[in-house]
Amino acid sequence: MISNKEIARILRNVAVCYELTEENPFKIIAYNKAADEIENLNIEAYDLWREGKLKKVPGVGPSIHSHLEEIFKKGKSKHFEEVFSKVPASIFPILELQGVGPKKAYKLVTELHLTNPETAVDDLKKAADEGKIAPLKTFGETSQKDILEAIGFYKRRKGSMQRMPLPYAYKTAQTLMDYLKEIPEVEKIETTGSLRRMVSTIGDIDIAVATRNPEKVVKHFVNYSGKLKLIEQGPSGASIILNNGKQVDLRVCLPQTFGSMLQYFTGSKNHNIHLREYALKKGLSLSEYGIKPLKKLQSFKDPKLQRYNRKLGLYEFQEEKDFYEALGMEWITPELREDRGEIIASINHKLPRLVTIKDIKGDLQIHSSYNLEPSHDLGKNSMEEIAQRAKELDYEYVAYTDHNPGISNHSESKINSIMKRRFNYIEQLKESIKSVRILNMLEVDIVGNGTLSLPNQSFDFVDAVLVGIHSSFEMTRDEMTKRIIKGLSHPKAKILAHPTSRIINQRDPVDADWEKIFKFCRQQGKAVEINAHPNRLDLDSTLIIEGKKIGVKFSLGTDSHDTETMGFMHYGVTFARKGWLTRGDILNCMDYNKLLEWLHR
DNA sequence: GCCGTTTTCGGCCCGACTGTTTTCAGTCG
Repeated sequence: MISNKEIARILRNVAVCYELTEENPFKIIAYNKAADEIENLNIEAYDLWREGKLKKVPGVGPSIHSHLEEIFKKGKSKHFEEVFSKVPASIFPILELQGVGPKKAYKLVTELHLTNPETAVDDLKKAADEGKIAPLKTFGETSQKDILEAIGFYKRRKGSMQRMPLPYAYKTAQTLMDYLKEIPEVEKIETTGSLRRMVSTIGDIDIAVATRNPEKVVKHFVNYSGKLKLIEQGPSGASIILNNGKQVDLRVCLPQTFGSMLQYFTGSKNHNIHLREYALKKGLSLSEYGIKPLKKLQSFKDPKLQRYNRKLGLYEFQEEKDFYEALGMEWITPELREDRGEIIASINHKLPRLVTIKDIKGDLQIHSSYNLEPSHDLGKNSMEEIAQRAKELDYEYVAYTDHNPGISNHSESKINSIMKRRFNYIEQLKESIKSVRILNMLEVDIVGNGTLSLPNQSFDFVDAVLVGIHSSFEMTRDEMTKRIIKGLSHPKAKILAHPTSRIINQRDPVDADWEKIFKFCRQQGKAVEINAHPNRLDLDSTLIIEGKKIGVKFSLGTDSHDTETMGFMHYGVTFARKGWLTRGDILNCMDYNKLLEWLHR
């Protein structure tokens, strides 16, 4: 089956060919838009097509649909093959290079005779090393040097360069922002881009600054001691590469336009495109500088919302909230700005009241140091210390969810006795700890064939269990789906822990039919976890949205192995918010009695 | 090539920076 990413790549390549063959420019935009839409789908385009729903994807009209249909049926499209045949195949690898687009790639490939797509990048490097790029028309010494650098960057990226996990990006940004704030000219400062939207992994760090002295702020920024390399610098911003290889983009503006600047650079790209399309219908043109009426002066409902800049002919916004309100919309929290229906919801004033960290009444995945000779790692802190920390976090309750005792090195009766001992210990603890309510739970492996690695009798010694996959990640979708559903079928299995079992930058999510699993969970009263650990962040927001549509309950857990990481709950909340969840969708927003009732159902 | 609660035809998001140029094309976000 062809992946969405692969389809998007093909559509973008078609757009590149059209650009080189000077097709209608809007046709090129159309192909790129269709590629964006398909790449951002949270369901396989192939599956949509089989269900006859592919036509409903925005940007996929009759023409693109028919070509894709041909690809799904025959593996290729005659029309696309023809289009590709008009352009040398070597341009596509070259296009991967920073700063090289279709026009430059075409020129390089034809003039330097780079005929082999497999070796095109290496051949290009050789040509650059020999000084053959600089003499080409519209190129020069600088371009040649830039291309060599881009090739170096491309090779490193192919190797180990990865997107940053959210907390790493957050910390890097904080350090840099502290540095920027050293000069008094920085009046306001915020992260923008994917970091402000709290996407699970971050490519570049984006920062916006409000200042009356842009020049000084930009200068201060490019003098940062952690800078490896300057990419570009201008009056309204600059970009640098840090010593750790990560790119940072800075944008500066006057305080009176900070609101529109923040809005613009927070994105996402698709959010902004659709916001602009909506504004345009109202005769308004949006930019990072404000809102410009296209024809005669439009008067906004509340004149206090903005100031009019006569010289530029636009309304300026100090606050982002006012920018959205001037368009007749509610302010949209950055987590939702992924173009998943938030614009319409905002126009209709129907944005959900999203869950916040204050709504969380307990943590539903924590590993203690209580030694039940588990199959996986123990936690570092005792049950008492965990309870103490839960109290500090102002929780009403906390769940101990240690891994089940190992089944390979223990007999069933031995496991039962370990579990009984643990049960008694926790019962005692409940007597001595009154500040926090305690849930006696366990995280149990779903082994390859779908059975749980805990003897049936041992289930008597817990309130409920989380079940999860910790081995045999490579299975077909059907097998994996059956395995997960079978694992969840035990009456005491109430929560599916870290559902896709992905580990960011290390392990891909498992392949399963989530629609089927979510439907099972809704019918059988099971919850799916949003694992707040920053290396997992699992489920991802796209799947949370799917689950919510089906009506599944969610459970937030930090998967902590020490009391320190219990503080990561806010990442879980962030993901719940990105998934449009409200209090009512989440188990740990219930009070203790309600939750216990739910678990014992 | 796509799209529509002002349109089934006539529009399509907006601006910054760089290098190679003498006013702009290409690329990026």
